[in-house]
Amino acid sequence: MTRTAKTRRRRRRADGGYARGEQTRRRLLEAAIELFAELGYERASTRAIATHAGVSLPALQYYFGGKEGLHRACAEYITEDVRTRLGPATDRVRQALSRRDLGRAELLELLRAVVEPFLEGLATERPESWALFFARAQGEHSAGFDTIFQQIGGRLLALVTEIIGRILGRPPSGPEVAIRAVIVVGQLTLVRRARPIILRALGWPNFAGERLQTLKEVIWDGIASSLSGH
Amino acid sequence: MTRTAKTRRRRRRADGGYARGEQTRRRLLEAAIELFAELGYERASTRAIATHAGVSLPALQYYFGGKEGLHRACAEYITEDVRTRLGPATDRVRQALSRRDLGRAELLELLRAVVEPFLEGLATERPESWALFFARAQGEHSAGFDTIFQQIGGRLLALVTEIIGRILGRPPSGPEVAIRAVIVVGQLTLVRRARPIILRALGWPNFAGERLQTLKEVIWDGIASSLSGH
DNA sequence: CTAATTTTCTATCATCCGATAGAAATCTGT
DNA sequence: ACAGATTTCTATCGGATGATAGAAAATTAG
Repeated sequence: MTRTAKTRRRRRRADGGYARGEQTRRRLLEAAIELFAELGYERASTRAIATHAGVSLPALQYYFGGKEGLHRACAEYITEDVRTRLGPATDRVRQALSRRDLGRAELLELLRAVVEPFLEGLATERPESWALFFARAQGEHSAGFDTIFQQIGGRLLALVTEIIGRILGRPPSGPEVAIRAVIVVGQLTLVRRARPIILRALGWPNFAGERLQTLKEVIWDGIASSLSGH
Repeated sequence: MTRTAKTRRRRRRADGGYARGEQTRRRLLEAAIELFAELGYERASTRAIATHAGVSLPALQYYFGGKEGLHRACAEYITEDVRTRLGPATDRVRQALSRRDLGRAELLELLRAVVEPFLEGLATERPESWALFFARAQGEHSAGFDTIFQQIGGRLLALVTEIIGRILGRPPSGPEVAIRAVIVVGQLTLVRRARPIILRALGWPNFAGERLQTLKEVIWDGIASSLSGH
């Protein structure tokens, strides 16, 4: 409680026009994502972020209220983008699940439709730093960040849990289903987290083209097999 | 390069007796593991560590040369303990692998003998903080830490890779085998990293007793299945 | 053009951090 | 008990960090 517990709220903005400053805000956001991803929350100093963005230091406080606010804004920015890119596919799957007479093969296909885009995104995410930002933030337990994170992870997990539950013919709340679901989703995030290890083990430089295809096939094969046995 | 690149080496010690100070060293080490695990490297200040250990601040520099040295010492301390507790089992497996005529069932049993103790350790590691320390350190890319980490992870991965390669009848360097091996080992670490998520999804308070048994069974069942279905 | 508002900048604060100096206290072997 | 080495302490340094004050510049509306 020694800290400045002044719970500073974000500055009011965007009532009038003044579209000029929107650009600095954007620059700051992108520089922050990059540096948070590369260095982590603590090591990425506000000065380095401001310099990297080509703006002056106080702009950071002006637009985001402080470092923590900036970090939260980064998370929201990425979350929003991921949602718009993955949302449609998952919505389609969710709708398809309303049919109660789906066979095992169809359910597996739906699972694949959820899993593959996510995996592909994690392996090749356009700005290299996005998924990395998440990986960092998750490990750092940034204040109130889990809430935002779960908007993506939680939805995905819920969807995967339902599909696996129906494949196994068990209640989604039971241990078998829940554990398997977490493992499946966790496997996908591994592609990001253990990326250097995987690449080194394989002697690959990256996950481009043919290699991404192989990666997806092997991982999917493992998932499908683990849900078929017994 | 602005930093004090004085590459300070550890103080000489332990030539004579002077066993009195060994206790402070130990206290410092244990307090550091706890705080590094709870707060991460940056947030765990040297002052907090010293206070928590009940010693004065300069003792930290005296015994470990600095914060970084202390962190490295923590990693070595944990690594050593894990090795002594897991080493015998893996050595036995390694030796059993010298036989070339092992059947699928036998190979699976060997894999299980490697995987289960590791999983159990990750789920219930005595001082709650040890595995957490690793999780943090891995994400933080502490300087030269990967080397130490790989003394455990690397050996385990190599062993798992060989077993899976023989089960699948493929060269251990190929993509199928290497990817699967990383996934299997990664699944185990998930138990630590995603621990709160798993517990919440299951409505469990912890991984004690019967629940640990269930966890092990479900995870192992998934691994075994994924290696059986062609 | 002018007044009101928004945005940016320079300079500075207060604090925390890791590290060190150097004296004081403690321990060990003889 | 004594000399020499080791361990611990108080006080302080230099530097980096996040944040702010307040003037200056830029932008918009009337």
